[in-house]
Amino acid sequence: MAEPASSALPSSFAADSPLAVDPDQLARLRTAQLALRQKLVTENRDLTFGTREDGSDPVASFPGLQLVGGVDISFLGEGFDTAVAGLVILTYPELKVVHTSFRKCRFDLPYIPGFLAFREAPVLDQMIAELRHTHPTLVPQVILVDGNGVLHPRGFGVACHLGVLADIPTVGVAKNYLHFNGGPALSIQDIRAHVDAASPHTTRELSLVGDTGRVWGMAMCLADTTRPIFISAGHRLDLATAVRLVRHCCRYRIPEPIRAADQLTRRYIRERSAEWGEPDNHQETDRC
DNA sequence: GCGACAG
DNA sequence: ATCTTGTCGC
Repeated sequence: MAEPASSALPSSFAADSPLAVDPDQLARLRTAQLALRQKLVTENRDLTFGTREDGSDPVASFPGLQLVGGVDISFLGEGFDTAVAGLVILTYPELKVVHTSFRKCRFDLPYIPGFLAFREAPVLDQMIAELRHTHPTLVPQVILVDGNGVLHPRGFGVACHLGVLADIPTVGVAKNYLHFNGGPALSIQDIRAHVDAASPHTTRELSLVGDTGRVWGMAMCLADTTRPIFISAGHRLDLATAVRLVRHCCRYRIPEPIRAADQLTRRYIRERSAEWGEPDNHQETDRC
């Protein structure tokens, strides 16, 4: 069980770096993360979406899928400790927003690469719990999360983390590439070169395969951008399913559910930051 | 060795 | 993550 602390730890910032973190706390986070990951491993033996062990795919074209969720968090102020978390529910496949909710929040933990979930997932999980209570019929069947799924140093990004907490299938959608030891054998430059070289006919996507052959995720350019996004499986679904779902949700570079959540929280900050202090959460429903 | 690191 | 106008192109 004993490990050389420094090399095993994912974050090796210099002690004077603004991102330096107490090694003990880092170790605790890592332990907690691995424990949660174990839950994901066992629970994913029976995927809600994706190919099962017997080869059957329960959702060839997502029949029965009616509600897709999106989450995002926007920050305000000087530091990045105060934020507004947003949860948006869309119909599928129409992608009409039927429910929005947001919540102001403060974070105790700093952002630590590899441990984003410990900042963001708890609030989002709370919001989902609240939705379960107030609007049981609007609980989404799958949630698109702003951040990585298994494309992560320990195979457990914020999408996995939230999925396990809320017990809902999730997809990780990152706007930036997270590279780490043992990860995909591709640099961001490699990926850029690939998608830039792609003609309209060739596929503007690239499997993120590691040296071991493990497929961590998929870099893909949707809409008309040349900037890729990075898809990976979160909870209870496989990569192929995640990629297909994201395709069906994309009108622009960022899939609609996440985009809607992003706009919701930004708009709230923009319009209500003056009266910042009173309403600390809010819900709106259009149709049931 | 140095830099880089989802949000 | 956030601070930000206009601008070039389809």
